[in-house]
Amino acid sequence: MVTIRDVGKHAGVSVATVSRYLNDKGYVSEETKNVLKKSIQELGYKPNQMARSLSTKKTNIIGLLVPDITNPFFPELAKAVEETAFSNGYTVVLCNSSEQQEKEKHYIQSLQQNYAAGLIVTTNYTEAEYYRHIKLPIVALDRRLDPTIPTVTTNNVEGAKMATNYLLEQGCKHILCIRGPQGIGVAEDRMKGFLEVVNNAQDIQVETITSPFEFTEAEQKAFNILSAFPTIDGVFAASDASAIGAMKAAQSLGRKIPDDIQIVGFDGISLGALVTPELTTVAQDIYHLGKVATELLLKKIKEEPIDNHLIELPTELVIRRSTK
Amino acid sequence: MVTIRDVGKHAGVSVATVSRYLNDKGYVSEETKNVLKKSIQELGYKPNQMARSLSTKKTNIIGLLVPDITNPFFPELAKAVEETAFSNGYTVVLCNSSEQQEKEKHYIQSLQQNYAAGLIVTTNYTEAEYYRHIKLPIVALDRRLDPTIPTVTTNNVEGAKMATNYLLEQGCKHILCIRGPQGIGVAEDRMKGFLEVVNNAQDIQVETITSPFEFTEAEQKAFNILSAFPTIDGVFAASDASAIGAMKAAQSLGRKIPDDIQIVGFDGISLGALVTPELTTVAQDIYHLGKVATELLLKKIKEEPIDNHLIELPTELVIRRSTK
DNA sequence: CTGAAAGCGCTTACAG
DNA sequence: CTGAAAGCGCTTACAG
Repeated sequence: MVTIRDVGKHAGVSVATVSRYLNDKGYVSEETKNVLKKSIQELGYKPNQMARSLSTKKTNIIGLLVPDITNPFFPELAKAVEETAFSNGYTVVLCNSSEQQEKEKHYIQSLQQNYAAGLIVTTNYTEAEYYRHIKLPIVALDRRLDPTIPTVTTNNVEGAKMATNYLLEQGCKHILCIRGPQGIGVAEDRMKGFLEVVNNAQDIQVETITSPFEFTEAEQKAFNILSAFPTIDGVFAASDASAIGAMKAAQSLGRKIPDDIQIVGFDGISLGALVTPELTTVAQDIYHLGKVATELLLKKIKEEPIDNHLIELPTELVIRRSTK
Repeated sequence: MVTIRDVGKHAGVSVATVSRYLNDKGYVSEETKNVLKKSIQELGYKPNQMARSLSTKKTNIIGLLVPDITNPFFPELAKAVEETAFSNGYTVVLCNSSEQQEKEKHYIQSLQQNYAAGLIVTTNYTEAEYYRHIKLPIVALDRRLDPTIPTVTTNNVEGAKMATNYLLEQGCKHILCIRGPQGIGVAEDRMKGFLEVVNNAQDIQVETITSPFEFTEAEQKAFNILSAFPTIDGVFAASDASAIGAMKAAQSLGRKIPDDIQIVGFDGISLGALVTPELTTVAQDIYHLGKVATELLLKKIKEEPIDNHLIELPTELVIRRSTK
């Protein structure tokens, strides 16, 4: 391995000068700059990150903390984070908490210890309080951890309103809302948007069930409630996964979609286009979400000023076959 | 930050002794072991990986090189790799090549340079020759790179035979095979298994199309060929993605599944259970694949003997609603 | 504008 | 069984 010392020798200068040149810090005369440039090229020198990190206490590693990479929302996000990080010279460590708080904390500790540059968090297991004391640049993605932590999220209230309004426009009179888990910000917001519209409408009957952002439980619960209420003619699900669960439930009860019952989901995962009928949904631009979050984190890392601590990205209503 | 020096001072020994104790290398008397244990606990000492790596030229980082984390096969794999690595004290860096050879090489170089412990490869962009010269422990997952590189893969030939036999047992006479890309090992193997069965059968008519392991192109091509051959009554697709494409094509042509046409896919991604009708498929145990690969890599890293350079995991035929 | 030297926190022959 | 010292490859005051 060729070191900074070799470069210095080759160029006839000290390692200090090479280092200054490499980091563009302090003065280096144009002349020696040119010499160094050549030496570095000829020798094929690459700085040793390890050594650099040991003295600066900084790495180019970004942690991406997700609850479950297997949940279709996260791979898309991971891709965006990875691509943005990569093109800025950063490396991303995949921290899959597997929904365990223990593991999440372990990762956070380890990242701090190993001088990670920053952290993108998409989990809920740990209290905001905990995060406030982390001495790493953090941005929260799709979760509100703490007002002091920059957050990028989708405008969930607006999205839910769009979806609900659309259902009403299509003539739904008896709507089932499959809301997400209590206490989770995005779930609350989507519920809020739904209620806002529905409470201002006339002659609308509403049922509500709670389900995690996942398929199985939603299917089962939807099956029960659809059996109990044959007049339900519309479903607003707070996630595509639960929307698809509801879809299967409706189908197994012999209800035609969208003729007997119309369904709209939330998320815009690609799966929605693959089911039959294709799912109408409030699409978030997941990739963009990840990209913006990473860019925000890079700003924090570089200690650039952040003008906006809460970025809410707009949603789009993608109309497909599960509505009329 | 508390260092090895602090521990030494606290325990009244030199840093060398502390280091020996930490690494369980060289002699340390039982007595001082006990003292050190206490000191370390009291001080809450954690070794600095950076410093350690700088002198050993080894880290606990494993690179996971995938073409596209967004493709449903890989998140499942990533989860397995992450969990196995984590419980063995290793960290995984997500190397998403975004299907670019450039990026792939960049990652490989960077991993070598930063003393990564090892690498799990699931890509095809680069020639085997290239990999042979990498001085990192490598294992290939679901791809055959080079006979010198340990490989773990699914027994694709057997899986394809099972699927094809099943189609024949169900009475299919005119079968469409949607094969995967030329030159890709798993695609060739699945094709081979299919042909083996079909060539030994009587009175079977066969059509073949080629499609990437992906949805859109398969749907389109399937649509064309199903239009041209109304007698096709069975489809063997070399991936679930293309099977689902074929499913949509068949449905939009008004063919009833499984009454008019039976479909079996390959992979066992969870999506298969969400489409309607649910997809019959040859399931690979993706999680297990990732786990075994990681364990194999850890063996290589620790320079333990490897008894088996090609591990082929069995498949399972999961019969659902897309076949009779 | 440049260099000598100390320091980052560890590991590892070597000597005792 | 233990310690002093050199070394891993960088950065960074400090002095010149």
